[in-house]
Amino acid sequence: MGGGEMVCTSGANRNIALIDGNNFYVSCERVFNPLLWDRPVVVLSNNDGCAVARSNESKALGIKMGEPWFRLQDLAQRHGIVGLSSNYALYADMSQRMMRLLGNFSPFQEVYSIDECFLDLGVEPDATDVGQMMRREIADSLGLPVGVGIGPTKTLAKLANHVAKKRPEYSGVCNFNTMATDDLERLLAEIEVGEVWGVGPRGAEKLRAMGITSVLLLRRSDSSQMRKRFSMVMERTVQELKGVSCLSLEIVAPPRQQIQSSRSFGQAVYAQDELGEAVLTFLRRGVRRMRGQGLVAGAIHVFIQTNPFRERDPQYRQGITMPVPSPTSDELRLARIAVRGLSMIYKPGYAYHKAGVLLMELENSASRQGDLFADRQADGKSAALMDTLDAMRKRFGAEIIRMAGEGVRQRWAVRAANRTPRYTTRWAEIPTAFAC
DNA sequence: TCTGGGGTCCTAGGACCC
DNA sequence: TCTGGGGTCCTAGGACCC
Repeated sequence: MGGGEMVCTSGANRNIALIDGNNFYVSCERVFNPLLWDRPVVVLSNNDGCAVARSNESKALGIKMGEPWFRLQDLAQRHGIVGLSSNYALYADMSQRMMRLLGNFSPFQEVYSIDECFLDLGVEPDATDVGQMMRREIADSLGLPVGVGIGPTKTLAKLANHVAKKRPEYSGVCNFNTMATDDLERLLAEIEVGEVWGVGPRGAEKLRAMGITSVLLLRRSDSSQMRKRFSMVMERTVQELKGVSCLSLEIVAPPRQQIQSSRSFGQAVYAQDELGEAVLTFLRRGVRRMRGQGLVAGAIHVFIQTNPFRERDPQYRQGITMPVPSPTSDELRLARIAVRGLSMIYKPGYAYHKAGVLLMELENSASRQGDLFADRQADGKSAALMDTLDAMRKRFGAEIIRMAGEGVRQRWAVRAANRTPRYTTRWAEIPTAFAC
């Protein structure tokens, strides 16, 4: 794609829908706990660090996305805000159920994130009604509230979804395709330019400085000019706002390019041995995901860093990318390389706060070209060992067999003070009323 | 005391080559 | 005085997303 020229098509009459869970993590928690229904709730990030999902009541109290939980303590006391540790096993399972139900409305579905998907509804004249049916289906089957936005392009569908959530008069479904141009433009004039998908804080600031404050003004701007002043991405966004489709639905997920596994620590870590425990644990989790997708890694990146928020402490962050001679998904081989990488970047005397492993240069293990110099017998043994490990972990849980270097006490392990039960994925944690 | 994790794509600029 | 130019490849960092 030498010149980076865009391939766009007129989206006229196409009904692209974006369906998205309202306050998804909070809503998942509320399904299983009625005591949360009329209280302000936030779901916290790993380590109970900051708010990553907020109920409407919490938003009304002025809690911002990403706000640190420790700074919300006073507010929480005064208003009885419930702060829940995140429970990804639950959210992932609820997400799968939701996506399966929505997939029944169209064979053309792109699962875009844990709580949203695009559906191509074709030229369906009653797309708004279909949107309402989706809402009823998800509410009846799962107890989750969703919003639906419909438009001729993905960017407009996203925007319509935003309107559906913000303006109660749309009853949860906003369809730009059935609106008169005048009405649509009046609406777009009222929406801040920063709400557009693909326009981040930086872009919004620059646009405002140019006098482009509303979505309508961005839509009316000259897309090739915007390419010169900004980038290809902005040009595409403007085209999409005009109703010219530049982003197609990705029905099948493209293969992963990299897999990252990292965490901040529950408490600071100083020793190389202890950092090694963490690195090996993250590596094992990453490898497990990689093997689940039938991929092998051609390189590993290991990184460690101190806490950037503690500005008065000495800071250090370093990473290193290690090649993997003859790509593999063998946990033990990769572990040796990761530990060697760590030893090359570790410096004593720092209070480390986070570490991580990236599995890179991923390729399909089946289609991979054979390596002339690989030791086939050793490969066979390691493959057999890894298959056994996979089988045991599947049966007894991912953490049942760990590498010796991972340590036992794991002082660095995350905090999760207030995690709810994994209601839908662990027999022992299923609510008794359901286990009949 | 306490501030997330996991992705993608694009661009600029350096290295290198002829 | 005056010091090529154009192409490719790679990488780091920025920006954005949820």
